[in-house]
Amino acid sequence: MPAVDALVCFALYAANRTTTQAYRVLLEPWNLTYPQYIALVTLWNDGEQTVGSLGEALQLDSGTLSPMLARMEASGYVVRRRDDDDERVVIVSLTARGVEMREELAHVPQCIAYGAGLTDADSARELIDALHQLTEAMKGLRDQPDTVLAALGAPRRAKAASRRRSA
Amino acid sequence: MPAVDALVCFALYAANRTTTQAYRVLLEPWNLTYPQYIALVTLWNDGEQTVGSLGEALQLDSGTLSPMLARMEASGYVVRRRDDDDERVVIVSLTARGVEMREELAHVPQCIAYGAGLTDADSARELIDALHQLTEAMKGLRDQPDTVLAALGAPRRAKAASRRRSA
DNA sequence: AATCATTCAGTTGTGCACAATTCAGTTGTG
DNA sequence: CACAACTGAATTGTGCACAACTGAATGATT
Repeated sequence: MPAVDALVCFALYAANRTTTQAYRVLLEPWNLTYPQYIALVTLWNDGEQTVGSLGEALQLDSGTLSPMLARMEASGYVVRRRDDDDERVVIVSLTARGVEMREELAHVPQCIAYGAGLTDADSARELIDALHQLTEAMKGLRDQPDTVLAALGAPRRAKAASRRRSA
Repeated sequence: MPAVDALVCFALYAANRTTTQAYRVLLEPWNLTYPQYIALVTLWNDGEQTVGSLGEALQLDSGTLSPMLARMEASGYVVRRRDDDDERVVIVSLTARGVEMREELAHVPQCIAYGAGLTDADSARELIDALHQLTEAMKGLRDQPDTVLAALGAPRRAKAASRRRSA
């Protein structure tokens, strides 16, 4: 048991990768990855939408989404078309096959919940809340590192970080 | 707030990425990534070791570690040499510069803990425990998906998954 | 209307993750 | 010893993430 184990962030890092591995096994028959799966979930729930709004939902930028959506289009799950009213915007929609997948994959969240022992909603809620709290705190640190560094009397970084994009 | 937000796994995924982004800002001046940083932490704590044992500690395989260690060697933080007793084994050691980094980067965990509001050890411990529990559960699902699928009466997968490696 | 700034998606380049393969080196067995 | 089985690291190929940049389309301003 290494020392990094004591760090919350390593536990988070390890849990995230193991979870992705579990999804990989479940999604493999459909040639889907976890990021592709959550994109599908979003489309199932919210309907067709632009690359931008999908990126906002998943917190991913076009550098990640463009190639991923191209692969999903190649798999026949979604289609992309330019918006007639604004040619800059690309609208992502589910194909008939993509809609079908919703029922075919209905077992996945159940399987994860059951496998994770998250049968009772309260413990899941607690974990989700803790993760959201951590996420918000880390956003603060990411965007205002100098504030925290100053509070600790630590060496100030040389220059402001490069601009972060909306995603 | 999209529907995927309700999923523990998305919260985990988002928290992990945001945390990595926070580390990126802190580690940028040293040209370090988060995975490289935790490799350094392991070397600081446990001393020089083989690629294999490092992989065991970080749960990463040689496909990830080999190129990463090569980059860290290029940065002058570690050196790699073949073990004289067993030429298959590569031993990774810190350089003098790599050892120095321990003090230079001492502010990083403090900064993360402070920024995350994890000042009290109990709440951190709780979160870590929940993440470990989730990790173990996901390992079970990853390695024995059919058991869970059967319990749910879900469609069995066509074939056994390909063999997992030690990492 | 002509120009300039902004917005949106896509592209390029780097660095993990990870499956699958390769290959040198070691070990076990007859 | 011969040789098959195994081990450890590296390599190859795919798919995220993400910074930086490009280019087309739109909007704002004059």
